[in-house]
Amino acid sequence: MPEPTTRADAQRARVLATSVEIFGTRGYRATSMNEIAAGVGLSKPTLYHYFRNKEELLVRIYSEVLDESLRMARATVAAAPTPLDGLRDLLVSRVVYTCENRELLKICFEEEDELRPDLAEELLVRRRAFEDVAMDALRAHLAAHPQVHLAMAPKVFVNLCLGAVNWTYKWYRPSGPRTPLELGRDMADALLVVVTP
Amino acid sequence: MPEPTTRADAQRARVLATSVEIFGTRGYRATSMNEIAAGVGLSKPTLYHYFRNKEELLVRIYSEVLDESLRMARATVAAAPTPLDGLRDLLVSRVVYTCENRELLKICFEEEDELRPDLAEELLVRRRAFEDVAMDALRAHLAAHPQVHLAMAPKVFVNLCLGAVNWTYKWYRPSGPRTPLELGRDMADALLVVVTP
DNA sequence: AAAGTTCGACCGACCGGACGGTCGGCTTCC
DNA sequence: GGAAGCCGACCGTCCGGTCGGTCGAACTTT
Repeated sequence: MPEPTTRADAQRARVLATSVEIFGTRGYRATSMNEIAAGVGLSKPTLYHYFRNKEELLVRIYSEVLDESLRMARATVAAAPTPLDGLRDLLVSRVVYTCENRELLKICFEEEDELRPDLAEELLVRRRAFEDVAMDALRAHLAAHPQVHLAMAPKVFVNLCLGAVNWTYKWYRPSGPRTPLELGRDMADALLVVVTP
Repeated sequence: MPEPTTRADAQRARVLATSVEIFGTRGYRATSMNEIAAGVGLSKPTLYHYFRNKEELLVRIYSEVLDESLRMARATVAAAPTPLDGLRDLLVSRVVYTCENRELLKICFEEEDELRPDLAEELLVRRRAFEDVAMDALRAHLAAHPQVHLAMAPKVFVNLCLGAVNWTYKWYRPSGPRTPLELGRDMADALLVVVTP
């Protein structure tokens, strides 16, 4: 971290971490600013000293996840030897990330339309950018291997894969016998059989 | 319908239909009883004439979906010639049902923990019963075809398939070129390649 | 080095409004 | 005439957000 993290930034991070925890369990709408304040050990007015309003908490949470996801996706695909490997690694890394940040992903998936339309649209653009990374990898793979016949539109296949992978936030429990990495590898392999030459 | 549908039942159905619509777009917590009443063309006290409280609306919605899902799943698997066909048909029918009832499924998937724990648990039991239908079909198929090697636990594979299928509520748009049935067949085929002898 | 100045961090008390839910009474239909 | 259907007005509560002010640490000023 070259940035000299100020005390204010540290407090903001603490507030966001607490928000994720409570939003993730009780839901955005059902969580009061007082609850969050109490969770961080501050008063409600102090929360408003660090954040403009409740919505800004949600936007910051979304933003962080989208930035991290896009960064991770691009790096993963770029580092892979082939598009198919890139797609596979992308799915694996999504499973791992999802398993390790279940509350966070739950918020992103389930509180989507709690934001004002203009803010939501700006975030949607970035989500599309993430999906495009997967789309591009798939298209590159299909172009390089014309003998692979995909019955459905590439977009549908990407939605299918991302759906299977995203859904892990609903059922994964850390107490299970398999690590997120093993789980991710198994799932990605099964999903990509249909496009493996 | 052998039941002689009373006027009260019809009104209750109208209220529920409106609730699904508004809960599905604004969310359960963000929707007020006044909004629902206005949507049906009634006053708030009249709503309370038909339903005990807001939570009961949600419970009824859940209950209906779970009953219908379980019924449909059992009938589909029972009618199929083999366990693999049963599993495939089950996935197809889920895609179709999901595409045609997006708001409904959105409520069931995203408002899960708005209910009091005792009510939630009773519904969870029925959801497990639904998942068991898929699990049983998969296990029967694997038992009948020992040469099929599934790398992951059957439970994980079922979660993967149901995740991919359930996720359609997030991205399916009726304006697309493919019908839900075509979509479902393509997706089920792709998912089940890995267990096809 | 003491006295004043500034500023970020912090909070008790409060406000306007909305929400879930109720009450008492009116109407309509069998 | 009585039950079912219906509603205007109301209540208690809670929530997002604000106000006015305290405290203490750093920084000036003399």
